[in-house]
Amino acid sequence: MSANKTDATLVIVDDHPIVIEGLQSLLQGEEGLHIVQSFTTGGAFLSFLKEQPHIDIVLLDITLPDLNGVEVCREIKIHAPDTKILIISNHNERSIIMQMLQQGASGYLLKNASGDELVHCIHEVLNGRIALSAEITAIMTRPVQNELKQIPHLTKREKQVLGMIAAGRTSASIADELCVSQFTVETHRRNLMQKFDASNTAALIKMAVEQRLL
Amino acid sequence: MSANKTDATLVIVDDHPIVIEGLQSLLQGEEGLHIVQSFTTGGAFLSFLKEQPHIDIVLLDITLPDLNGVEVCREIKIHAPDTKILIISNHNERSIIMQMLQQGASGYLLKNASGDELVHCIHEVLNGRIALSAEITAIMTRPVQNELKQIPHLTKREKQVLGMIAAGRTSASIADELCVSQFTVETHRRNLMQKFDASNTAALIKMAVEQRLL
DNA sequence: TAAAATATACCGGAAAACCAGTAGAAAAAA
DNA sequence: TTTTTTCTACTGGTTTTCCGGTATATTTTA
Repeated sequence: MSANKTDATLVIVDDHPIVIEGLQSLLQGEEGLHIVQSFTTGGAFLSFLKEQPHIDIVLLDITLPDLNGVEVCREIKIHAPDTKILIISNHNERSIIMQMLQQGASGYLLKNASGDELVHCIHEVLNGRIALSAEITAIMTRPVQNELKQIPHLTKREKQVLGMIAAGRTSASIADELCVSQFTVETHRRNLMQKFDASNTAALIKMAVEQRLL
Repeated sequence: MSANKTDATLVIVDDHPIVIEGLQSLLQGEEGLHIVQSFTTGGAFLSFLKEQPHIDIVLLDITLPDLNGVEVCREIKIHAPDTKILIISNHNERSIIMQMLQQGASGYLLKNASGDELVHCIHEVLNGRIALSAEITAIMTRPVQNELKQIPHLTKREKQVLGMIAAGRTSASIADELCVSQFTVETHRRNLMQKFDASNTAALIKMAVEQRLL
C-alpha cells in the first residue's frame, strides 16, 4: 500500500477487531486510500482526532463500548467538520439510520455489505455525496408501515396500569392495589387499547413492547 | 499459507463478508490450519459438508439468513459428529450460549474477541476441549439472576398460534384461518400459557417478546 | 417397534375482558 | 382563571378467555 500525499486519509472505529481486520483487508489494495489507524473505542479515536484533525473519512460503528454512535458523530462534526463519516453497522432500523444521518453521517452500510459496495460508498462519500448501501436504500425508501403511527402519548397512570397488565394482573387486582374502582382500571385499559389501536390485550402488549414502552 | 496433509481443516460460516475477511486475515499466518472454504449461508455449508465431511472445525455464526445456529449445529453433529464447532457470535445472552453448547458446540466467542483469543480457542477446541472467551466465561460464571426460566420449547403449531394471538386475533378467528376447531386453538393457548408460566394472554405475550419468540 | 411428543377435539362453568356509552372531580396547562 | 387533560366511576350487556378435565389420531424419537 503506497501512502501518497494525495491519498485520502481513513480511520476505522469499531469495537470488533475482526471487523477492523476485515475492513483493512478489503481496502488493502485500494488506490488513493491510506488507512491511518484503527480504534476500538470512541474515546480513543476522539482524542486522536483532536491531535490530528486532518482525517478525510471515518468508518464508524454505532455500538462502541464507551460512547454511542450519535455522540461520536457529534464530536467529530464539532472538532473536524470536514471529516466524512461512513457508518458501518448491524442496525437496520429506519429510526437509527435517520438519527445517524441527522447527526451528520455521510453514509450508512450494513456489515454484510460486499467489498465492492464498501469501496464504492467510500468514494461516493469522499466526493461529497450521501452513500447508502442497496439494503439501506431499500429500508429508507420502502413504505413506512407502522412508523407512521407515532408513539401514542400515555399518562402516568396509563403507563402504570399498562405495566401491571403486562405483568399478568387482572383489572380487579390492579384496582385493588391502586385503591381505585375496577371500573376505573377498565377505563384505563380501554383508553390504552384505543391509543395503541389494539383490539385486545394481546395486541396491546405486543404494540407496547414494540414501541419500547415496556 | 501452506496446506500440509496434517493441517487441520477449517471452514467459516458467517453471513457477513467482512467478518469472513477478518477471520481469514487473522488466521492467514497460522501454522497447521487450512481454511478450506467460507460460506454465507447455513444451507450452502451443509450441502458442502455432506460431500466433504472431513472438516475438523467450523467457525459458525448463529444468525444466518436461512437457518439458525441451532439447526446448523444439529445438522453438523448428525452428518459429521467429529467436526468441532466454534461459535462466533454477537449474542451474549447466557441462554443462547447454553443452547449452543447443548447442541454440541465446542466453543463460543464474541465477535469482539481478539485475534489471539480466536487462535487460542481454535487450538483448544481442536484438542477436544471446550473453549470460551474470557467475556463468555464471565457471563457463564456470574450469578444467574432471573435466567432460571429457560426458554420453553414451542412446537411449530404453538409458535404459529402464538403469533396470531399477538396480532390480536381471537381463538375463534384463529381456528377459522387454520381450519381447525376453536377447541384446538384454545388448547394450544392453554399449553402456551402453561409453558411460559403465564396466567393470562398479557403475561404470555410479554414473556414471549422478552424471550425473543415474537 | 414401543414410547413420547404433537396436533387434534370436546364439555361446562366461572372469570375476565370488551363495548358503548356517560359524567364528575382533580390537576395541569393556557 | 378559564380551559384542557387526567383520573375517577358507573350501567348493562356481549364476547372471549380461562380452568379443569378427557381423549384420540398422527408424527417423531428413542
